[in-house]
Amino acid sequence: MKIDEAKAKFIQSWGALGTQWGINRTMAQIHALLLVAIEPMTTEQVMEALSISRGNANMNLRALIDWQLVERLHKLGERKEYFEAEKDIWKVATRIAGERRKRELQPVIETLSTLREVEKDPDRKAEIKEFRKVTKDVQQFAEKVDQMLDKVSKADEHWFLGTLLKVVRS
Amino acid sequence: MKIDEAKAKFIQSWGALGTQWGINRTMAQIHALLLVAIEPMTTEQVMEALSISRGNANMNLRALIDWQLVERLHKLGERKEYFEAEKDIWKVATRIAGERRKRELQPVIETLSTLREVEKDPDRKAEIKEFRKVTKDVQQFAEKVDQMLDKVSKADEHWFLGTLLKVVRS
DNA sequence: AAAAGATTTCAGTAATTATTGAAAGTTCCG
DNA sequence: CGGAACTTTCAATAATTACTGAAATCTTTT
Repeated sequence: MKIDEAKAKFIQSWGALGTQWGINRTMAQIHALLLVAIEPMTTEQVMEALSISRGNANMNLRALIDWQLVERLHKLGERKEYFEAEKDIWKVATRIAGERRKRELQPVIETLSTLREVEKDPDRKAEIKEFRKVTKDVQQFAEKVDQMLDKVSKADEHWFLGTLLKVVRS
Repeated sequence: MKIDEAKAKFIQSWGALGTQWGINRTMAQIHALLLVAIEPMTTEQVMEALSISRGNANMNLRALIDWQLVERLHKLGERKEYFEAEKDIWKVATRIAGERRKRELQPVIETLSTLREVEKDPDRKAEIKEFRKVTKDVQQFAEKVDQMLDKVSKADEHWFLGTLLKVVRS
């Protein structure tokens, strides 16, 4: 396989994975593009490489920066912005874990805790009991996952590797 | 909060979480509905409760069965099918881990391994070296996650609780 | 075998989500 | 200041994804 074909497949495949995980295709593709780029790229270059509009490139680059997966940088004496991906895959994973925890898991945990205060109703005792049991279980599970993600998002590579190995072996 | 309102919020919230994780809203809502149901429900009851069409209810119930999150059952002397959710949240989590591993991670791992065979090209040595490094890292990471998910998807609750706790503490 | 009860399929349509492109906004420099 | 270089915004549009509903199929009963 030629290098260009391989890069295209990598970008393609990363994009597909993104869509399955609630990240939009273009955002994942730009990330992949920058991951295999040998040096930082401009918005123009990203637009060109992926055949996307300026607006789209701009929005998704900003989103990647927001997720801390990409950094903005400037070359001396140039006004253009350049973009560079975090290439340490362990860092990428921890950043994603941290973001998703903050954006998705925490709101759910909050909602769950409000649901636990359901009113008593003598006519629907069994139903309420069941509801409280399910929400309690879900809440406990969500909190465990939250703690784990928190840990992961703050971990360094050494911790991460060590723990993953331990988990896999145990 | 009244029980009906609480149930509605739970279903709502579970549905929203689903969409963020690449599972369609209705599938997640049906799952939530069955989770808090006190007894198995028919397709008709699901349609009614969520105001959805027969086709939609049928397709998503089938998908849930496929994911092993819901079971089909029959009441004696009745022709209708009833549906019941797996209520053990640990089992739910392991089933989801298993499915996503099979459906999403494994194809990516396969693609990655094909990409590692990129042709040499004396004019683009640095580029190829970089590409091989990135794809190798990603592949190694994906394999670790795959092993972990495999472990999790085969684990029983006891293992799960123990290991998660260990991870959180370490 | 045919009617009744129940489930499945899928083409058409609706809803949602992503993208474009042009206009507005910034920043830098003479 | 004025304008060139670049970035950001966002209403309109396109692409994708999900849902409906009626017809087809399957299954049980008489």
